[in-house]
Order: sequence, then C-alpha cells, then structure tokens
Amino acid sequence: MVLDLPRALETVRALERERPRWVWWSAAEAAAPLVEAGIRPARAWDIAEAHRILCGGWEAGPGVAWAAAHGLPSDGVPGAPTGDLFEAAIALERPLADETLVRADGYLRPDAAAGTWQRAGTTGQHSDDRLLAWADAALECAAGQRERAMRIGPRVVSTVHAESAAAVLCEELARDGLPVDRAALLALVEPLSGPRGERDAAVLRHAPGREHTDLRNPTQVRELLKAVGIDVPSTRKHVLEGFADAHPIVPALLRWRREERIATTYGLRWIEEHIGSDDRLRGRWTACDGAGGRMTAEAGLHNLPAALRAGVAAHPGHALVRADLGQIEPRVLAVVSGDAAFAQATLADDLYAPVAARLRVERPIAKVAVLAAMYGQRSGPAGEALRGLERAYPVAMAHLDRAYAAGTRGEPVRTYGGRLIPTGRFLTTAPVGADPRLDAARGRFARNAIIQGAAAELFKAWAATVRATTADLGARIVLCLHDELLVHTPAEHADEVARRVETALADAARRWSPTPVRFVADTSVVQRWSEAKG
DNA sequence: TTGACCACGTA
DNA sequence: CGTACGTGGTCAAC
Repeated sequence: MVLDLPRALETVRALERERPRWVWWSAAEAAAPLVEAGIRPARAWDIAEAHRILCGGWEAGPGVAWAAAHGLPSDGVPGAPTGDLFEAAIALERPLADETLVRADGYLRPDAAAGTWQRAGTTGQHSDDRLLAWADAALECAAGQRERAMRIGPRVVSTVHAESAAAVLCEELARDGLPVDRAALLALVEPLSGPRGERDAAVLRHAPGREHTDLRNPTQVRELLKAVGIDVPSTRKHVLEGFADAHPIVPALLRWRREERIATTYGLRWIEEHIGSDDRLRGRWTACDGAGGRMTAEAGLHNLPAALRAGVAAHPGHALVRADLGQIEPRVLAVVSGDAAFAQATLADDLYAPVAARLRVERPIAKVAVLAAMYGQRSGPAGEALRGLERAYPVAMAHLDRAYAAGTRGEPVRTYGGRLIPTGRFLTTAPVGADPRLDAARGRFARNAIIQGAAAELFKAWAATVRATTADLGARIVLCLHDELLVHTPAEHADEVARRVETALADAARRWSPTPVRFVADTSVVQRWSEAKG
C-alpha cells in the first residue's frame, strides 16, 4: 500500500479548514488531484513557481529547484534516469540499502527527482518512509527558497504566494472550463465550414486564368496579386489593407483570410476536440510563461477571435462577471518606478488626461508619448511629447532607460515582484556586443518585460483575491486574459460578485504598491462575453 | 516526421 | 524600426 487516496483526500479536506500553506513541488502534480476531488486549496508554496521567479527560465523540476535552493550549480544537476543498461549495472553494484534521498554531493538522487524512487518501495513501511523523506525535502527546499526570496526583498515572498495561487487556479481553469453556448458557436462557425473550394472561388473569380492559385501559399498569393497589377513586399494583412481600393481581389482576399482562420483553427474540429458534452471549452493553463510572466492557455482560449465571443455564455441560472483593467501598463509603470508625479496621474480615471495637461499637449499626443516611452515606438508624432515626458516624469523615464540599458548589455533584470528575467536568451545567434541590432532587441525586450511582467504579477494577485473572496458564493473564475477576468457565478449573486471583484482589485493594489497608485477596472454583469462593456 | 517561416488571433 | 503567446498552414530537409 503506497497511498490510500480517498483517505488521504479526506485528511486534506479536514486540514484545509485550517487554511494551511501547502508546500508542493508543483501544482500540476499535487493540486490537480485535490481540484479533481473538489478541494480548492487556498494557500500554497509552489516550489516550481518559486524557482521560476527566483532563478528565471522554465525548467523547474525538483532536482533543479533543490539545487538552486541549496546554492548548488545548476549544471551539476543529475539528468533524469534513462533506465538503460549502464544504470542497471550501477544499481547492481550498489544494490538496495541506499535509502538516502540526498546524494553525497548534495544533489537529489535523480530517480527521486523523477518521481520513481518514492513509489518503488516494496513494503508499506518502506514506501511511507520514502514519502516522508520526500515531503521533508520539499519543506527544506521551500524554506531555502523563502530565505532567498527574503534576501531579495519581502515582496518576493508575496509574489511567490500569488504565483502559487495562480498555479492552483490554472488547474481549476483546466478542469472547470469556459462555459459556452454550443448552438451559438455552431451558428457562427458552420457557415464557414463548407468545402474550401467554395471559399477559394470567391477570391479566384477576380483573377481569371489563375484559378489554380493556392491561397494558403504566400508566394503564390504574391504572384496572383502581381498578375492583377499589385506588387507587394509581403502579403501580410496590414500591407494588403493599403491596397484595398486598388483591386476587388484584395478585399476578397482579406475576407477569405478572416474566414479561413475561423474555418481552420476554430472550426468544427476545434469544437469537437476542446468542448466537452457539458458545453465547457477546456485547455491547459500555465501560471507563468517564459518571458512576460503572463498566464498562458491552449485550445485557443487566449486568441479566440472577437467574432466568436458571442459563443461564450453563462449557463442557465448563471451570469458572467467580466472585468478588465484599464490602462494597466502605465499605472504599473507608476508603481515600479516609484515616480511620485506619475503616481499622482493615476488618481484620475483617465490617466492620460493629467499627463496631457502637464505636457500641455492634446490627449492623443500624451497617450502616444507614454506608449512610445514604454514600448520604444519611434514612428509617429511622439518625439516632441517624449521630451516633455522626460522633463515631467524623469523618475519613470529613467527607470525604463535603465531596463533598456541592462538588456543591451545582456544582463538579467528583475520585475517589481522579483522575478528574474534573463536577457541573454538571443545569445544562441550572437554574443552581446556583436550585433547592435540584437543588443537593441534585448533592450526593448527588457524594457517591455519589466512592465508586462509586473502587470502580470498584479493581475495574478487580483485573480487570486477574486478566487478567494467569491468562492463562497459559488463563483468561479473561468477565464484569465492578461488584464481581463471572466467569473461564472450563480445569477442571484452576480451583482455581489461584481462588487467583490472591484474590492479585490483595490485590496490587491494596496498590498502590492507601497505608494498610492490607483488601478481601475471596467466591471459588468453579462450573459455573453460579447456584450458591450460598462 | 521535424523545424523554419509566414501569417494572424489575443493582450 | 513595441513585446509576448498559441495555432495552423506550407515548404525544405530529413
């Protein structure tokens, strides 16, 4: 007997009432079975997520996280056991007996890191001992990580807590799924799911003699356009849009592209594959992608065309509370830079209004200038206003410049929440300093990452708070989209959930930012995701 | 079969 | 000469 699962789940359920902070190697491994059993753990320390924050990168298995928590070089982490003859020979040489989890050199034994050692016990007592040792190792590893986080700054501990909650939320999102109106979705998709020949013909009739063109092949499309007198460097949408009036084939082609996208990516096959018989769209979720620190989702959950949002709908007796953060990135810049003047501007509903007043320019100019400062866009009328920004908000601008400079040098940067972001990741093609264009790309990457990354951290703190404060009403977060939340709730509690979503934002922001920076959400109760905002 | 590239959806 | 992600298509190299 290795584990009596039903009994273990009952124990967990009882313990959860005390609201412990669970320590686990990863939510995917440990929280998923709990979520499956209807247990929604409130607080956790997720070793894998903590490792990604502290050390950057994606690889965060027990062997790697343990080594980092103990200050051991990552290149010494033993690889996963392969089960080959060489390993079998070593096992014969040093049989059994070896019950030590940690090797003499300080690394975890690889068969334990891979999860096989714990389950390989021959007797009950034997495997219980191994499981206990494995649990102790997790506690020790988490303690080491916590110490390291505290050394960077106490805020990093909060970040780990929020990321750990987000990782559990990801398991819940994957299991619960996004409620859809299957009939509505089919009505949107089906007209485009006819034979491809018919869709193609609507374009090709504009070019007699070239009916054999494959519209999916950019080279052939370019030749097709050339034949009707349109010479384009590429066939991308924004290029073609400039020629919309030049020839009727261009709008026909653009329309074909839109429909082709839905027919291929979001067609009947997609519905069949990802939507369950309970009318829930399900995909896998990750709490923190490699670079931006954002959540990611598969199955099209994060790039559903706007046209299909009418197919995302509350189920009977329920409503959707949708809320999205307004102007999140400039508000985040105010927090992470500590620019008091810029923070003052966030007190307005529309942050660009006070910025425009201060710069003595029109609002659109102020907006373009702020976006240019954050993203590095240099085209357009931003130049003059950009110099105004430098004078009005020197602290915020210097903060962005520092990130850019660190990136050009290939140095890692840390987000406000403490997540390490390596910038030398383009090193595979050229070393730092070899190619100015690559260095500039690293600079832009770093400058964007500290803003996008911090925004993701605030978002997850908000989502974790919403999750915690609305669960008692039967509400469930069903979609996270970078700055937007969808909460599925019993209809009678929808208004209360909406209020709590707003409160959660104010609370999360207050905990997150030592200075008063205002974050605003546009929150509404709807039946369909497509319904108008406000 | 795999990886590069294009293209395009979302933020 | 904003960045990030996931997905599906074609093509060339296996």
